[in-house]
Amino acid sequence: MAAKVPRKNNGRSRGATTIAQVATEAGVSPATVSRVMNDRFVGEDKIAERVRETAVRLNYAPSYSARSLALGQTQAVAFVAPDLRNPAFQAILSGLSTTANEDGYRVLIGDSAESVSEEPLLAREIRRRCDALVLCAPRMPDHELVDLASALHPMVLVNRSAAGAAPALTVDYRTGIESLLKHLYELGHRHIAYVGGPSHSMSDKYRRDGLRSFTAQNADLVVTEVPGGVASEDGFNAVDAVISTRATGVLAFNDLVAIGLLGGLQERNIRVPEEISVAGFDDIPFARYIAPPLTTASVPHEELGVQAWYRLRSLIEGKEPGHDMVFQPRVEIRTSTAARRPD
Amino acid sequence: MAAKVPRKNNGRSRGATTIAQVATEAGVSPATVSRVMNDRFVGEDKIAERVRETAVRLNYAPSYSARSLALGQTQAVAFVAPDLRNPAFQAILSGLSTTANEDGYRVLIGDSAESVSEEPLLAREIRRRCDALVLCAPRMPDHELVDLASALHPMVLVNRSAAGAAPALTVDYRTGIESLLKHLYELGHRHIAYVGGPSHSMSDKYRRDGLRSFTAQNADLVVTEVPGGVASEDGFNAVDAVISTRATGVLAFNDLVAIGLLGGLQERNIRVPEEISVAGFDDIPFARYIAPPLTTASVPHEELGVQAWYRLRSLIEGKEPGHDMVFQPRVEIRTSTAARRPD
DNA sequence: GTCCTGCAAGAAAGCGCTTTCTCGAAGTCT
DNA sequence: AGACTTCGAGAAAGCGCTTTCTTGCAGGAC
Repeated sequence: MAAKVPRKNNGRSRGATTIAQVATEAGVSPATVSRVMNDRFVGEDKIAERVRETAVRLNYAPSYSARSLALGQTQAVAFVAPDLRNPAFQAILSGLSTTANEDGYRVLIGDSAESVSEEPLLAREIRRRCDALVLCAPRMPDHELVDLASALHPMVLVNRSAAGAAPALTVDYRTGIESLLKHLYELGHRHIAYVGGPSHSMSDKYRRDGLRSFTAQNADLVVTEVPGGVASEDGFNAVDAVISTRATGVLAFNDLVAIGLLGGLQERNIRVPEEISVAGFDDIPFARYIAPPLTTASVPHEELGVQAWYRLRSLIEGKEPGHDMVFQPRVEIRTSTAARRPD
Repeated sequence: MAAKVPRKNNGRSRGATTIAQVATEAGVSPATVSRVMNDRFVGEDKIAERVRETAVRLNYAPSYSARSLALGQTQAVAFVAPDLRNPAFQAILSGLSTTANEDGYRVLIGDSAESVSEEPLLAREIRRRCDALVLCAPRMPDHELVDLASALHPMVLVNRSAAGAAPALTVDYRTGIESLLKHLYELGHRHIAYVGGPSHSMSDKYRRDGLRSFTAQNADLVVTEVPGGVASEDGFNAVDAVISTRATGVLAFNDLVAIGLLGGLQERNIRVPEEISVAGFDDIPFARYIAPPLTTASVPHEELGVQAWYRLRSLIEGKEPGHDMVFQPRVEIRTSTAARRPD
């Protein structure tokens, strides 16, 4: 019978230097190494120096897994959105990521690929891998959102609120689109088409509310809704429907859709803005560089991401997250909209 | 003196159900619970069933940190790129993320914000948090890249190769831009401007090589280089320089730059393609939807991401990563380029 | 010289899993 | 019927950290 020798390294060999090796090599205990590495060491400078030197020499870096387990936190947060390919979400992600990085946090991404049913599962799964979550879920039913909010704390909602169940950073789509509509109205347009977003999405609902509200106050204005979507392709495909409404102005769910619209209109030799005015929503980075530069409602997406991090950080630290914020879109008038031509 | 009572939960309270609680509640050992949860249980069905039921009832979900520590792997990979706001990188990320998710892996993102010096540090740090890495580092010096490759294994390189130090998925920018140049040449253009990318980036270098190669074979062709960058803004700002070259055609470093160019040209009432032809590179999703639809070289970014995951997975499993791949861009002729007008 | 205080650094427990090892019970073979 | 396998399931070690608890020792007070 073999002597009962303690099994080292669990059979596997993982290569990386461990705190124990550094401790042995430096002639101190692991506790001391840990303290030195975390600037909690209070003893002799010589020891600290020796530990540091040894750590560098052995190319030691603490294991995140072990650290996470011992500390009960991962130094990571997640960002879940329905479509990471949309520049608007990317901008939020970018703001979040950059700011979180400054505090030593990394971000995990989750793309629910527009699948409403998978979203809660994805969110729960990914949340368990990190310390907190930023969720963009424009189409999730309210009750589900509230359930999630309580289960996934700390979490902050973007573009959506959940009756106080979680801090929320929202955009006033309603007022935003109302301003855009007003802009077209003041240019003389009386018949306007709205190429909508995903049905059942809150972001689309708010826009319709805004449209309705303004229309109610202006009896001579007609707004016709046309099915659209979230991507350029959807705008492109909606062109014929838009044309057949005979509207002189179009409001798109977002810039991507507006750009698709522009492409399709151009393909049919319909000039913008001479023959028809087009406006988008979001002000994605190159909305102003396309031809014609797109009139749109500017939303500070990066800032949304930044603020999301601040709230997450407070929550992680057990503090108050700060007030919810409602961002007001700013209308950016460019040349894709113009005065209605006399018939 | 207080009785020496074992300290539970390390003083903190973390709330989540642990495997030990499930074990106690189900009247089995933690080992059994672990086996059941991982489908490695071979005993009586009744026991397995009881464990599963208990797990559900207690809302048990294993701790990723603990699992990672025990297993020595995190089920996560990282994606590091110089600018996550660029749709091309987003597409790669999207392909990577979607495919990795199917295998139960999540992705961590690292945006080096175009900072060449921070890139290796970021890559090393983020790599330690996960099992493997996808790196896009167009501007990193070769020697540094080779160093990284050996330190960060498993890792795959995108848009860049490192002398076999790591699997690489590249794009034949050289041939791609050569084809674009040929296209303009065949349209009768003899003086072409190239709005370049970041200096010292390999992706820009390859493009210049392609340009030079084609120019060398066609004595009547002149290509003038104009400083540019990676974003629409850079293209927009390069417009005056482009105009002053008196070129009749422009090749941009990428679609973003081309779009900026288009915007600037339009602002000066210079018609595209009538007065000047413009081509981009990448074929980002809405290149075809802008006006005029952009002639460009299409690069299958999503596919790059997908292939990156396949290689990463092989590497993680200790298998051969498969051959390096060189993707050939496909010229997409749209209407932003046209025959040169007789002077 | 003794006793106490203070402090530096180590021992060891604990984080929540996985997996090897071990052991007792049930089943098989002659 | 007794010896030998199988096999199911638990005990315990180990993953690599952090942190509490403990101890040994130097210095100060009396």
